[in-house]
Amino acid sequence: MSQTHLKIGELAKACGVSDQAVRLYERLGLLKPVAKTSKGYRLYDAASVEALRFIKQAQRSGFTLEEIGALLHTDIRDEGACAAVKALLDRKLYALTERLVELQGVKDVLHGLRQACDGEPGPVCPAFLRLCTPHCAVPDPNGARLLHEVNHED
Amino acid sequence: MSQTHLKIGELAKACGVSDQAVRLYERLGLLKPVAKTSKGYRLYDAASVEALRFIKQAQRSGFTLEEIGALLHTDIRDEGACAAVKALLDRKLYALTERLVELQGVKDVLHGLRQACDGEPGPVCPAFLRLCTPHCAVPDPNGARLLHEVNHED
DNA sequence: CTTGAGCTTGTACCTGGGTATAAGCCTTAA
DNA sequence: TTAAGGCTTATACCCAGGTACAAGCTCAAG
Repeated sequence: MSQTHLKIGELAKACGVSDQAVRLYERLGLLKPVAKTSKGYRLYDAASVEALRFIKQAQRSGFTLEEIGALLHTDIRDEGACAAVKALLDRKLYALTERLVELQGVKDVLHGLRQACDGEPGPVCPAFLRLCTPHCAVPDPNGARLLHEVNHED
Repeated sequence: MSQTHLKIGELAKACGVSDQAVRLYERLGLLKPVAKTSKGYRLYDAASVEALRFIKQAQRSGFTLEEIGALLHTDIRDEGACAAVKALLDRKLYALTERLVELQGVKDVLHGLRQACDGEPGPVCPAFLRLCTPHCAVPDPNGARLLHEVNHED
């Protein structure tokens, strides 16, 4: 009985998530413990670690938990379901490609701004701040639930 | 008195956002109307359109509204604030670069999966589904507030 | 055997970024 | 002039994806 079994805390730590998150994923149907002890402790194995890492990776990649669940739930011998997975992959690939293009564009823009920022030590800093100047509002302590700590230098 | 002024609905429509979102941005200090009518109607101009589009673009690029607010609030003639902006840009550039690399990796992985999906019309579909098989949980109608409609084919 | 860390379930709350609704005033076209 | 639609404020709610806390059970080290 080699100790391949992990308890929830060990699994969580191994994957850099909280134990509560792991239980959440289970409730959402994403990751089931491989067993439970007689006292109800969840037990996981090395494949669970892989699976959880996959979940986090997929999540970072723009899949929602619901989509990940759909992927994980696909009945492998169901042609139609398999087709649905393919369709999902295609959609995600497309979205990912678009996003890559957009982010690359933004990166270029930011890079340009950053350069401009360095280039001119005059009174007016980056070009794009011209955009803001007539538009930025006061921090409005009234309804501003957010932005509370942004410029706390009064 | 050329009609350069827009009312909130016109601005919103021009930028593909809701009027409520525009008011939200105002409360958060991101976008102030250039004027108000005697009856309290918000008025905007062409630069507001640019600004709002900038906000949306920055948002899509991974800036939070809070960060956008910080950018917009920077006092242009304050050296320190300007430095803060530079730092923010640097951080975002870095994050963006990392994210680009990660997404590209994911894209490659998905692409591979998609190929595998097509390649083998056997009983076992994409390789990565092996990950799931021992782990995917039942849809657990108990606590599952999400995933409610995922596989409604019982 | 006790004590503290770790596990259980359950419920409540949080954050970001909104949307929905209400109650009422304004504007405009018919 | 009146009715529709747009605007105002204010408050409530929604969603995803968690976190926090409570009350109680369990395990392991000293």
